[in-house]
Amino acid sequence: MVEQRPDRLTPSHAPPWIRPAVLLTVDLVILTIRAAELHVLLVERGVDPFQGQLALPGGFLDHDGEDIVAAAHRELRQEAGLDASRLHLEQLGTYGAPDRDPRGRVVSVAYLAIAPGLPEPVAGDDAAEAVWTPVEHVLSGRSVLAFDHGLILTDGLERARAKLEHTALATAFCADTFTISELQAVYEAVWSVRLDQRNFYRKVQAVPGFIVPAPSGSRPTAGRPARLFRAGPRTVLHPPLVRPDGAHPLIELGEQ
Amino acid sequence: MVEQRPDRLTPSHAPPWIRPAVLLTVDLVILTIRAAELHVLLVERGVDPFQGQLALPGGFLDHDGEDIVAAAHRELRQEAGLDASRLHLEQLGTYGAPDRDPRGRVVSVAYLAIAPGLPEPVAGDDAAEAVWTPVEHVLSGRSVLAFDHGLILTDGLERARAKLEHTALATAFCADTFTISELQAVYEAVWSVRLDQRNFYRKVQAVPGFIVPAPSGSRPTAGRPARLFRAGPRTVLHPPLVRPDGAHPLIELGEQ
DNA sequence: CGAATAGTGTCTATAAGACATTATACT
DNA sequence: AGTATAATGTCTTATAGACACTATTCG
Repeated sequence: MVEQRPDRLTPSHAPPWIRPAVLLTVDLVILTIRAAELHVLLVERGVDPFQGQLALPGGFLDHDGEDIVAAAHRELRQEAGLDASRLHLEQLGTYGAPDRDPRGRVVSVAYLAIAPGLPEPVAGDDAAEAVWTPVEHVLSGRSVLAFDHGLILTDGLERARAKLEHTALATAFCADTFTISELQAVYEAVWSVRLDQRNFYRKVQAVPGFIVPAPSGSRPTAGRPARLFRAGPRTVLHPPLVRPDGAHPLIELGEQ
Repeated sequence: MVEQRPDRLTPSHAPPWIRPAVLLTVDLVILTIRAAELHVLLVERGVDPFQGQLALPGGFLDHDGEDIVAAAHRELRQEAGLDASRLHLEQLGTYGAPDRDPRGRVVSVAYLAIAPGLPEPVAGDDAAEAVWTPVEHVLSGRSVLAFDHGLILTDGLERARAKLEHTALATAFCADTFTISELQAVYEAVWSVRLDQRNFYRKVQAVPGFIVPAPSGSRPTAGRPARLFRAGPRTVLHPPLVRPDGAHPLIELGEQ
């Protein structure tokens, strides 16, 4: 347990009768499917700690009374050019190892966001530097993330993988209406497996309230047009869509 | 989004080039089984905000460099008289609504701890005021908790309920060695259901590495002595022990 | 008509749930 | 002997996984 003596950022200058305080940041694991592959939105850091390296989008709380989820919304808009009200957003966890930020004591609350595949990457926005990166690039070590963001991404990934089984999270990867094939592609990308089309159709439609037929017709495609669905009222899946062996973690995450 | 102007606790006195900082607390949801019923450890608050009301054990970070998990360990010892190294402890989530603490901006990182049923309640320790309370008392509204601790407890409960399905968490409620009946009692208490004894035996023993026979013999009991087991090497359960209908949440928790 | 994608049915194997009796130790 | 708890087997039903062909639209 190292007693930090940071030089600039921490408010250790506060009077002694004030309890030790920390700086709070919000970091975002934003996942989407692009070209049938799971991608995460990363930014290239422009300033000093880890300058030039890839990192999760995020930043400090704006003012003393800013709600943490509100800060996540704000960063989503500012750094990713995404509208938080149309995304799935959930808290992932808090990362507060004393030495995780070389500037001093910075505690980060991480959020997991799921975005539908967007027509074009975020560009022209404030989020000039944001780039969709295949998750596989990070997992394989081809891209190394700043701070403990590699760990945060791993945790976010496993969270998403697990929630696909028991919740309707997969629909958050899809546009407002979607086909069953598109939904299957989500499961296949996130779990990195191939699923049997017939069994998938059967199981998905056996879960009451998971997806409901969309009144409108079809969409332009080469081949037989698919029926469209939208997310149903149920967020908890009964029965669950269980991952095949091989898409499971070997140890339980989230300890300590 | 209310701009807070707290009087004493927040470090808004810090110079302007310092970013807004928050005070961090750690709160603990400590669960155990007592008399076949799920209990949570609560403390009666001795100081001003919510004085005299029940609350989760917890407290502020000790010094500027204290690790958050270390603070959870410390509070576990100080407020509950429990040895953190022998417990299951995992992060539950972070609660940071700007108005959750009337003293000002206080963000709390909540932890979920699972303790084996202890021979006697914690007493004589530093934790004079700690009292095991049936979770049902809180859920039914007979006990109302300070701050947003009711919400935190609800989240902790659902976390525990869910993890019983897919992980070996139930063994954390048991002593080092335990019988299958004791393990079943854990599931029944946490899920608030009755399970069939024969099916439970079959399913528990069908999960490789979940529980392994303890070499030692039996224990004093009225009736046929039971075989003893201890937790096996697997923390992830394949196949899972699924909750019966009725022990499931209707909506998914953990949103935002 | 060919290419491309959507949609469907059956069989088999495994798991889940309902159910009652025997076994062992203690008093 | 009686009491209290532990341990076990079978049948039925439901779910999971493997497997290949027909349907519809577009160019």
